[in-house]
Amino acid sequence: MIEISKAELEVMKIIWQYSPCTASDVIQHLTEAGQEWHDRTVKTLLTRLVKKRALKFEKAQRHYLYSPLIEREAYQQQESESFIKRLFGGKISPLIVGFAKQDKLSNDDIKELKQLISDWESKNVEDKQHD
Amino acid sequence: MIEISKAELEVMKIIWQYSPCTASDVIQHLTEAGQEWHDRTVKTLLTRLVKKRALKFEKAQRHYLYSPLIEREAYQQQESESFIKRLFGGKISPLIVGFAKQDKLSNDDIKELKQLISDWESKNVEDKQHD
DNA sequence: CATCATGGATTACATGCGTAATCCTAAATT
DNA sequence: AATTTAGGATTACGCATGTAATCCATGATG
Repeated sequence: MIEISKAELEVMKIIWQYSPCTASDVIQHLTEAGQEWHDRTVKTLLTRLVKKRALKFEKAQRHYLYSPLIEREAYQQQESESFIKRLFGGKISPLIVGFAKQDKLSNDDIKELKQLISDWESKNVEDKQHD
Repeated sequence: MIEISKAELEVMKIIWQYSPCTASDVIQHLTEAGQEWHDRTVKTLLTRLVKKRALKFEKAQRHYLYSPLIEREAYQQQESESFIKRLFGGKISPLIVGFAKQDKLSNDDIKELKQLISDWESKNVEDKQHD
């Protein structure tokens, strides 16, 4: 499993959003996003991500065009699972309960949760009929 | 914000569950939990956690009795928020949707989610009456 | 009382990470 | 063609982390 550090993740996010892009594209987008790193720093992160096989690149003239080798959803899923396993023994509901307690749930979150539950339930009914 | 590493977290979990406890208690509980670290390793982690002010200790005869200075719920909450911010821009629903897509939601999870939503909604109605 | 053993304190060491600086090569410019 | 320069490659460096080993003091034991 590929481990992406916090700084590296900021780079991955840019690439997920704008790939394929050159190093200077990444630097520019990071700057716009308020992440003020030195050019060399970003280059280092790109190099490390390539070495880790999180990114690939192809040459376009003098430049490299970087693209993700790991997809955003796959990474999010992998990290979510390991996070929830580590902190909550694998159960997701304590996390959500924690959010609710701190009033961190928005109206939209609730709407999406309700939708999710009804989707899950209809799927689950089908499954039950199959056993 | 106190940063607790992965290895250190395993120690914190034991202490949250069994505190106050001595170094050898921790070692024993870790062993029972299948975490086979050398005694010295566990001791190092305890020392680092004390230095980070995640744990405190008091002397009891020759031994130290360790207890948490950070509570489990507070830590879980802090980490959840920063995780969700980092990976999902602060929105929790994409995380749950991801779980649903991978069929990682159990019947119990759904039951708890429904309960949570109805709690949230009744609270939210009250709040609305107040604006 | 002298020695052993137990447990905390200090030191170790390789690797990863954040944050760059320097080196080098090839393209662009004069 | 020689020189500047932009961008990738290599090197740097201090702190965190995983994973211990060694040192030292004090209580237990013969």
